[in-house]
Amino acid sequence: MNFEQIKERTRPLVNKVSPVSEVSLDLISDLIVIEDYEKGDLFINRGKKNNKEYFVYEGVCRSFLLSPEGEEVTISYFLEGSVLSPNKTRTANQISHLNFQALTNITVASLNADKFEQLMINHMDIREFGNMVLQNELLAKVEKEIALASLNAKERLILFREKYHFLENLISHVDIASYLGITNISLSRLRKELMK
Amino acid sequence: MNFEQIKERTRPLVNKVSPVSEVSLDLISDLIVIEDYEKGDLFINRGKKNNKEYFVYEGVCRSFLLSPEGEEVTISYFLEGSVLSPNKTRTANQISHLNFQALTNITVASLNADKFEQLMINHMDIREFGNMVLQNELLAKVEKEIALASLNAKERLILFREKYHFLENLISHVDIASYLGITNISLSRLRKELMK
DNA sequence: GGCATCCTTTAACAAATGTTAATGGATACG
DNA sequence: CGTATCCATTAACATTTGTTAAAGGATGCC
Repeated sequence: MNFEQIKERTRPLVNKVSPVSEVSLDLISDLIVIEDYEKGDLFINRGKKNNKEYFVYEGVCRSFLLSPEGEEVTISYFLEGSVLSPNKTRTANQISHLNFQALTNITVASLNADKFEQLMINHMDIREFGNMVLQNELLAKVEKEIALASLNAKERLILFREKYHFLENLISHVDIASYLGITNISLSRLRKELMK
Repeated sequence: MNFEQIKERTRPLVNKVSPVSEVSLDLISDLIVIEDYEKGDLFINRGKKNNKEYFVYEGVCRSFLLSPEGEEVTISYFLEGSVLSPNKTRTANQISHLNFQALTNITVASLNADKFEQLMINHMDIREFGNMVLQNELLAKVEKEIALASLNAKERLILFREKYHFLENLISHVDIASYLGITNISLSRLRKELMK
């Protein structure tokens, strides 16, 4: 992918969050390195160094962690055309505290996080973009928190379907169940019940 | 409270998160305005304008939201000596999307968020401090998310006690229950069971 | 002191969710 | 074609959590 192609893929993705100037788009695109992963690949590992930002060009991925019991808990899904959680929010001292896994074959744009931070410092529109990513991230978390704390499993599944409709036929129900905070058996029961 | 008093109260609070230089501490303290609230007061209202950062000097507060069913869901607790969620993470266009309530009489330091952002841009140590606040905020959220998604209510209560031991005898069990994602009746049952 | 109010506990029952194990269906691979 | 594997579903039963209602306890106020 050449510079122009990268730029044209990045433009809608960035502008959807918060529009930036042509100059800023150039500066961002300059930092981009394309990475491809296959379905199932872990491309960010908990405990390992990571100092990149990511845009999802194609495919779907998830972040997850192990519970105290050693089970995978899906934290978030990231769809095509979205921005991964800002580096600062998923690392401490450049060490990742989350795992990220490709759920389909996936193409991402990666950017050096330190260089991107410098862009944020020096350019108000890029800073605004970064802050909006952050805000959206937090909003999604609060939304999920409320769902987990105040809705029953059936209501959470309905909400999930509104938001991630197509994921249900694309990825493992074990993952979805862990995202919803239930067992995959319960998920199966609820799916049956909601089909009526 | 005079400037020196403010500064000496702020120093340990800031340094606990990420140390800053004496100059930076002066710059931060310069922005501080003291605010006092009484137990039960809402000092940040969802839907209303807020462009401040806050440090909790004395007392305890919580953030909460209404669930779709209209019930209050406690999102987080903030203890004495801690920093409230960064303004950017709890507002959109300067409009708050969370409520914050004093759970005891409380004294907070408030800072203009725009001026504080300028300090973050111009001073690396203050930026580092701000980023650490953000990181801690996110870590706490991920931790709670995992608890809600993978532990049962009893385990969540045990975890809550490890983290907020003294709160249980200080604030309403209705609030705590909503934080744990259960009813206050269940909370009462679990308390009894754990006393054995 | 006595009453009102608010919060917590308890009880009885209903509903939701978990656990274990078995079954069924799809897909890949020899 | 047959088999192994993986995933989703179903069933039966246990456990957890919710709901409704009543009772108990603390606190403040008249």
